[in-house]
Formats: sequence, C-alpha cells, structure tokens
Amino acid sequence: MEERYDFKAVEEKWQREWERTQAYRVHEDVERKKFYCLEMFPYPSGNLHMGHVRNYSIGDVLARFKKMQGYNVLHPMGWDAFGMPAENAAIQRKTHPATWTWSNIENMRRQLKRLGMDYDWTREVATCSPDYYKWTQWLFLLLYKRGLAYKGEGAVNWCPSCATVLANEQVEGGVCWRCKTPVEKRRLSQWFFKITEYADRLLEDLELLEGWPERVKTMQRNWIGRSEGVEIEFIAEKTGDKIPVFTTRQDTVYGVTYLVLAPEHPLVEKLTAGTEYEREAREFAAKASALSELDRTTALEKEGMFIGAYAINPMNSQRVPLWIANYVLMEYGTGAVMGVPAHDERDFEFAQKYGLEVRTVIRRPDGSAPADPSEAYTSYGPMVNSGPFDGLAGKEALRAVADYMEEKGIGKRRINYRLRDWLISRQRYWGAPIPIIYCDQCGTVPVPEEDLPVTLPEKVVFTGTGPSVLEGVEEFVNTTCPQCGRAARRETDTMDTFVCSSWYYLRYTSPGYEDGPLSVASANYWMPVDQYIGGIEHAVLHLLYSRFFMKVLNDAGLVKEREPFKRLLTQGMVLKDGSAMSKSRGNIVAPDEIVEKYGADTARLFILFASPPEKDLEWSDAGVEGAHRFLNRVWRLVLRGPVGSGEPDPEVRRALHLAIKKVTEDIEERFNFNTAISAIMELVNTLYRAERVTEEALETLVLLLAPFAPHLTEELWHRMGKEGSVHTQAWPKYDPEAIIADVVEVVVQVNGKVRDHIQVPAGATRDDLAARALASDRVQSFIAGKEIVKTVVVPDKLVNLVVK
RNA sequence: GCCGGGAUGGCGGAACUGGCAGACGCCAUGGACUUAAAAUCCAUUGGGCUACUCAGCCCGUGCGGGUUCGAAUCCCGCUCCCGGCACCA
Repeated sequence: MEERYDFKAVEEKWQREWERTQAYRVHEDVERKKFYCLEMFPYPSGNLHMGHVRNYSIGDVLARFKKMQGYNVLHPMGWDAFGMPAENAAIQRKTHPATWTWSNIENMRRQLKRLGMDYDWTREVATCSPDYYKWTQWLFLLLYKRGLAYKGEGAVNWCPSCATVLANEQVEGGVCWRCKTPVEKRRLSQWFFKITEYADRLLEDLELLEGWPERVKTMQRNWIGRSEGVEIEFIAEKTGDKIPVFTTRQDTVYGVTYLVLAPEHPLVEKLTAGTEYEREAREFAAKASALSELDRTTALEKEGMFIGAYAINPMNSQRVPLWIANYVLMEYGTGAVMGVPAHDERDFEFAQKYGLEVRTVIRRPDGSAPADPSEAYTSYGPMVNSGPFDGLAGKEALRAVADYMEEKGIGKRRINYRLRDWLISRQRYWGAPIPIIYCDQCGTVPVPEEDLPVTLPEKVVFTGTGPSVLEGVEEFVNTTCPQCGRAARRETDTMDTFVCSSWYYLRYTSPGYEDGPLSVASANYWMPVDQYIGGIEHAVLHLLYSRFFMKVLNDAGLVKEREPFKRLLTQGMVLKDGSAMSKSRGNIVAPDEIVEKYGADTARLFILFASPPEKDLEWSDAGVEGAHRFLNRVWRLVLRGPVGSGEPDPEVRRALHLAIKKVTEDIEERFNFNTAISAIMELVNTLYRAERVTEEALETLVLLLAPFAPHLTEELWHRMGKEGSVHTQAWPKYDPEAIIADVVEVVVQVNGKVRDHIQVPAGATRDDLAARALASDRVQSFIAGKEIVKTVVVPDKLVNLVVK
C-alpha cells in the first residue's frame, strides 16, 4: 500500500525539528558574503491575511534560495506594533492596548511559524517594546540635536475620527489614509522632522536605486516635486512692501496683468487695513481656510476678490491690481503668484471670470500672437511684447530673464519643493512618547539620554472621548526639569508610527544591542537590505521616511550606506472575485483554514504559482487543489525511487539541467516564481514519462523545490537517506554540456508561414540548413513554380524562404 | 488634466534579444483502473473550414495603420481598464 503524503504530520515534525536545532539562526561572519532579505513587517492586527502570506512566501523563497547559494542570509521578522487599532480595541473591549497587541503578536507569530518561514526569531523586534522605543526616542533626540526636529505652528491636517493630526503623506485625496474620514485643517503647534532639508538628496539618490520599480521612483519624484524657477520681488505700490512671487515661467513676466495672494497671506491684512475691503477680505480668508482638504480637492470653482491695492512689476514698472483667491496656497512657494492669463490655464480661467486683462507675450507655433486669445497658450515659444527679450524662446529665454533679474536685484533663482516637513506628533496613547520636557524656566528641554526610555504609563483609562489619554495621567505629565530641577511637564504627544518603522531594518542587525540603536559594525556588515518586499501602498510613506532616516544616520556616522533598500519588489494584491479581500465584502479566505486543509507548502506554492509577484493575484480554490495535487505527485515520484538502470537517458538529463537553469534564472533575475514552478512541473511530467530515472534527477528535483515547499522536500530528503537538512544543501548547478541538444527541430517557413518542421543536427551551417529546408516535400509543394527571392536562416531555429 | 502600468483561449497565466502564439496550472471531455466512487494514470482541449485513413488550409494576442523575409513583441494613431498625483504657480 502506497503511503499518502501526510502534510500535517510532516509539517509539524519539521517545524519542531527546525526550532529544536535552531536551524535558522544567523550570525555575522565577515568571511562570508551576506544577503539581507526583508519583508515589510506587519501591524499585529491579530490575524495574518493572504496578502501577508504572499509577501512572506516571496521573501522566504528568496531567503532559502540565497542560503542554498551559499550566502549568509539575514531574514528577520518583527512587529510594527504601535498604532490606533490597539486603542480602539481598548475602548471597545475594555482591555489594555498592550495586552491586546501582545496577544495578537503571539497569534500571528504562531501563524507565521506554521507557514514554515525561515526567520531567525531570536532577532524579533516589536516597536511597542520599551527596549525598542527607547531607541526610537534616542533617534528623535539625535534629530533634535542635529536641528532636524522642531516644534512649529501651522495649519495641519486633523483627522476627527482618529482624533489626531496627520502628515501630508498620510492624507490621500483629502481623507485619512487609515480610516478614510475627511481631514480638517487646524492651526496647532506640532513636532516636525525637517525632511525638506533632504529633499534634493532624496531626489538625487533615487538614481542609485536601480533595483527599484520605475513606478515607485516616479511616485517619489512627484511627491518631492522639485521645480526650478525664480523668486521675483514685486513691490506693493502704497506701502512699499516686497511681495515675492515664485514662478517657473519667468519668460512670461511681461504678461503679468495682476497678482494673487493666498487669502491667509500676512500682507492682506496690512494692505486692506482701514479700507473698504478690509472686512470682506477677512471674511473671504476665513471662508477659504475653513475649507477641508477634501473640499479643496473637489471645489474647482475659482473665487477671488480685488483687495483695493496695486503692485509694481519690477520688469516693466507696470502697475497691476492685487487680488486674493482660493486657488493660491499659502503653503507652497511664497503664497503669492503672478497672474499671466495668456499663458497659464488657471490664471486664464480666473481672468475670464473677473474680466482681467489677457496679454500675450509668447508667440504660438503658428506665429500668431492674438490680442485676445480664446485659451491659454502654456507651451514655450518666442517672447513678444517683452522689451529687450523679444525673440528669445524656451530655455534660452528662461536663462536670460533669470540672469537679468539677478543682475538687477529684482529676483533670484530658486528651487521649490512640493514636499513638506514631516509632522510626527500624534495625540495618541499607543505610540512612542516624544522625549521632551517643558520647563517654565528653561523652555523646551530634551530628556537626557540616560533617562530613556520615557515609558508609557500602564494605568490609563480609555474613554474614547476627549484629548490624548496621556494628558490626563498626572504621574506621567508631572516631572522635573532635567536642567534646573524644578517642576516641569512632559510632552504628551507620541510619535507617528512611521517613525518607529523608519529604522527597524537597522535594529534587526543587532537586536539586543544596549549601547545604541544599532551596532555600527553589525549594521555595516548587513546593510543595505539587498531585497525588500512589500506592498505598493508604501511607495511614498514608509519608503520615503526610511530613506530620510538612513540619510540622517549616515550624516551622523552611524551607517555607511546612504540608501536602506537596494532592491525593492512591490507585490500585487490578493483578490477574490475581482476585488480585494475584506471583512466588509465577506470574501476572506483565512490562511489558517488553508493551512489546515492543504498544508503550508500547498498554500505557499499556490500563491507563488498563480501570478507573477508584482501583479494582482486572483484567489482560486481550484488552483489550490492543483498545487496540492502537484505536491502529492512529487511525493509519489520521489518515493518510487530511481527507475531502470544503465546510462542515464541524455534527453532526461537535458530536461533536468534545463530545469535547473530555468528555475535558477527565474528566481534570481526575474522573481518569476510562477514560471520557476512551472519549470519544476514540466520536469516532474518528464520524469513520470521517462523510462530511466536516476537518483541524481530525483535529488535535484527535491533541491529545486526546496525553497517553495520546505516541509515536503525536507521529509523527502531524509527518506532518500540523505544527511543534513535539504535547506543547507548547495543549490544545484546546471551543466552547460548537458543542455546542448544533438538534434534540434528547425521551423521551415515559406513567406513567413510555418510549412514544415525538420530535425537537423545542432550547429548545422546556414547553407546546410537552407538545403535541408529545400529538400522537404511539403516545402516543395509551396514553392513549386515560384522563384526564391530570399532565404533567411536563423541557425538552430528557423529557415524562411521568400518566394514570388 | 498630467504621469505610470496594462489588455493574449472558458479561467489564472507563458512566450527572456522580433523567429512555431497559448508553456504550466485550472476548468471541461473521453479513456484506463475499480463492484462502484474517490484517488491515480493516459489522452483531447483557441476559433472556423475541408477531411474523418494521415492530415491539410484559413483566421486569431483590445482597435486602425506602418516597418520587416517575419510583429503579442518595434513605430504612429485610437479605445477601454487599473494605479498614482491633481489648482504646487
């Protein structure tokens, strides 16, 4: 009686064994080439979902593959454990965020172990553990010391549902990235990280990231939004105030017919003071700033008003009216723009609505320069009506005007970024406390390093209403000033969880290190992450913040690398019936259930086989069955043992070595696990059909499959009587001799249409091939009575006869 | 609106440098084994037409053109879908 593959017993057995032998522990070894394989660590929501399984299966295959190739592979796992849901759970279930989080971690760790991931669990980190957030706080202080952390007041994004502020990156289309609630604007004093100081480097170093998807780099480029231009100083007519205006189109400066200030622009108040416009302007500003971010993105109607004042264009001394309008943002550039309706769509729309003059100063390609155009012409062209600059065009015009302005002291070249500083304060309990103390005498005082961590008080009450929970905890708030010793108050805001996740990949390199956030030697050995794998949703958020942190730490001499992630793989979503799996849709397939029913190897194999990693994957129960069937097929094939005797069949040997080549290249160069698996399937089909199957063939099959199905292959390896773990064996190498075929099939075409297939010795000459093609009866029937005008020969592949 | 990515059988997908379109898997159908079923194994499986002995021809990779001996692949022009950004001056 043939023994069936008992996946349950086998998987449990080997998981126990790997744990017992500490099979996946990694140690630094400068003698060996390292490979750092990392998947984005999860938020411990309580249960793994299929997206996690996909993410971690991809990483696991790579890690195991690289290990077999002889690399010293760091493959760690941990928890992005601070965040809102824990507080919501605390309110709803009357539990403590820590209790909830730690029990979730425990469950998810169990689930990961059950999937057979080869993590070195001794390196596990959880960002909510004081051992970890002590160093998050330490890094905050590092940024503070380096002038990169500051408290500033400004209009900030407020999510009323999360009851906290958000960074710009965390507002998506006007709504909170997490809960989708429309975000409001509030003026608050908050902590920021000066990421803008690194804008140029974050942009430039994207060039170093050859292993990143172009799409992600484009998104980061757009987000940083560098634009080159000139800041021109207009002068307020009556008061003489300077009104700097940023433009990228200084070649249109002679076309300025008005100036627009942001409604909140500080000059508005001054210029309208005591005039008939004062009250209306104030009301207009109040209305504009009350707009939520969502309204801002949808309210397209441009509105504005004249504020009764004029400014002088420094280029031509022209007097232009001053307006305020809702489409000018105080946060970008100088909060004031020049109105050039002839050459800017927004200005044109605005000018049409309010009857402002449209003055053409750039000639169109057709040569026309209509006095009253019907639409804005926004491309480049020769300047007209522009005094000494007439005739200059494009880059040359931009340069000449900028030079002139700088020379005359009218304006200066400037580079503007769309990127804003990173707002990191959160009015939440479950986060890393910002290590700052406010003293009436000494002002803002950083907590001394030796006092870290500033730990979260455990005794807290979650009501679900009111301000930050920490504000109400007297024992936490009340402290003494580290400088003067007098009574002082602690900062009660905690840090954005993205701060915690901006450096975790470094902590893994020396997780128990007590003298700093990282051991410099360890970080320098392991960094950068050679392969990072995660969802595209972090294209800007986490991936930009982490790059920023890496650069700060590089400046501080803590790491020698400038970029944290050398290669990035963004995996697609796991869909069910065409849409993302979600609780509300009720189309969730739980990993635990699949593992229970088919085993971890099946789950992993299916998810890798169903689609290339970057594309979305449609879940299919039938597909899972197929993967399961295949594993059983391998089981039976290998246990059957070698077949026949004598010399190995060269065709089988060829198939074997072709499979090694294909699987190796697909994993290593293309991450096409689906085609790698299909190559293994083809090999299995070949071996089933073959009359002679060698021990070598079966052994190689098991090795090739090992990264994908770690439990099954480990069991087979031992049943074959082999020593040691299959996962510590050397990855098979193909023999280039073995894959050379003696005879190849060559396609014969007549006028590009396939008419015959001929068997010819490999390496036949062009003339020989052409002759053999002509010798074919079938081919003859197609060329009979016609003239051969051309013969195209692709050696070992194809002959094409062109006839007339 | 701008920037990216995509469209290939009933389905997921493959085709790496322009060279046999549809590998591999799923589904389906037929056969073998079995008292029967499951499991397993073998075979067929893009569409159409002519043959049904053995095959042969035509069409076919979102649409319309082009380059080429030859195009899923390159170029030009469109349609639709997905993602990102969106008054950024």
